[in-house]
Amino acid sequence: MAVRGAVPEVIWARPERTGRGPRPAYTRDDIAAAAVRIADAQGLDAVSMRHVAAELGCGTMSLYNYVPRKEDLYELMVDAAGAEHELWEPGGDWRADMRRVARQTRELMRRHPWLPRLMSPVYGFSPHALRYLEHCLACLDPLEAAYGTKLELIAMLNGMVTTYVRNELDTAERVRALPWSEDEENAVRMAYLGGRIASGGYPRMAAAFMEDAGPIDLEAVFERAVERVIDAFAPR
Amino acid sequence: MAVRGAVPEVIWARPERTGRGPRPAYTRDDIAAAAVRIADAQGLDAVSMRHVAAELGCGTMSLYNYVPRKEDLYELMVDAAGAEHELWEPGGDWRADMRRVARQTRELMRRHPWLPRLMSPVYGFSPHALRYLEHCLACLDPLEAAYGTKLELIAMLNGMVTTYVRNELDTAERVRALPWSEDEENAVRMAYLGGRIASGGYPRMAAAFMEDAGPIDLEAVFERAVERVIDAFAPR
DNA sequence: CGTAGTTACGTACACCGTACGTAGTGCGGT
DNA sequence: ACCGCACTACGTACGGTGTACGTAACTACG
Repeated sequence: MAVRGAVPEVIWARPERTGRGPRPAYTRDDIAAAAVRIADAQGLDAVSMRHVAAELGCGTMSLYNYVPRKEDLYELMVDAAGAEHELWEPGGDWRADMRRVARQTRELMRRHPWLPRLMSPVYGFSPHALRYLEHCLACLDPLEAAYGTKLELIAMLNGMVTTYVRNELDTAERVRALPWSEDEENAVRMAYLGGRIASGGYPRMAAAFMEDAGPIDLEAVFERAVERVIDAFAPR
Repeated sequence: MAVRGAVPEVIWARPERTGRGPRPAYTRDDIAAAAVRIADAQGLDAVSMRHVAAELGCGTMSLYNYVPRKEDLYELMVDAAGAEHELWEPGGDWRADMRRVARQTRELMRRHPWLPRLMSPVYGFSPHALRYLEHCLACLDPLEAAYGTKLELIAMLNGMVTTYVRNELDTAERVRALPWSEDEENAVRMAYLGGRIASGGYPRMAAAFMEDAGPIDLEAVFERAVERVIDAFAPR
């Protein structure tokens, strides 16, 4: 489609091909895949129109035939990642199914560390996001609750998983832009934090750090959090 | 401090004044306040080194005497916002205190809509963030649990509030960069969503939208979520 | 009192998103 | 069959970004 002017539009409502004119050299999936490849390898900030175009092997401005704004490129990326969600036949135990949903989402985000940063309710209605949402609702069929409650459960679980993975990956992703290593960054921050705690102004934090001397078990923390969210919605 | 080369460093460990040389024209707080003013008025994307410098009334590069990287400017902003957290004497009812914490954080983020986007565990150890964390732990003194559990509670509540407010504000903040209005954006997305649902491919989503015809009560949803998180950590 | 370390800041570079103009291509309507 | 138009492709250009670097003025310490 042409529509060169600035017009409110959802990328999913725009047809990929209109029949008139030369056939496009790439599909939307090609473009999303190229952007995802770059983001996976070099981080989200490396996803520029120029880079994606170069990865595809076309001129920068040709991209704008497929994607009216960079924002829409992000939307394609999120949907492409959502396509990796594996859906299964719900087994009747909604708690088990939700656990599986949470774990799978976490794995997806660890595979694509840029995903948490792009998560937005605005992108929540892309084709694959809709499939995913419908699947979650199907998993929740055995739960006796209003759809409103079920949607709140899904939102809370998804939000928790996103926040969790983001925190887990944040330093690693952030440090890409920095001229020093993640270890150096952590070391210098820990040294500062140690100094603050030693100042005596934060007795409870000091006690907390005394208590948990060893490295924290991320898996266990995640599993506990999932269980807590699920419990919060279980009847009784 | 000079340190022109790229050296790992925490902004809070760097002294504001070293004695030698002309006295700086601004304090760190001046700079943070200027950046916050711009972000509040024009959105986070308007916070550029040039804009902030202009707001202060100095040359762009002078800012780099106070803040080695833009990243650190963000850190100052988050800390400045954290300074607005009002701390109180914990009243002995940790559930009530945590409710108050959650509501206050939400209000803070609605006052500074850019805050959710900047929330990061990396910024979690700024001076005011430390005060806030210690205060939360103090509120949790009556709760009989390990400090590890208390920290998990605080993280989950904070994360939930952040996610919630972000979702609430996302379209509004995003639409600043778009050449059309928030209403147009919403209208066009709702039209698309309506079409998808009408397609019959998502029966449960269709049922969900049938159920909740009216506009959702954001306050009630938030309060329910807070209560659920608190309940998830309450003994028994 | 000299000098080293600081502040101030203009210039310059590489990169970004994207508006716009132009050329070529192939389907739809006549 | 063919004309015209809607489309694809893409180079150029503009206004913006973060920040490396060079230079000049200033002040506290040895």
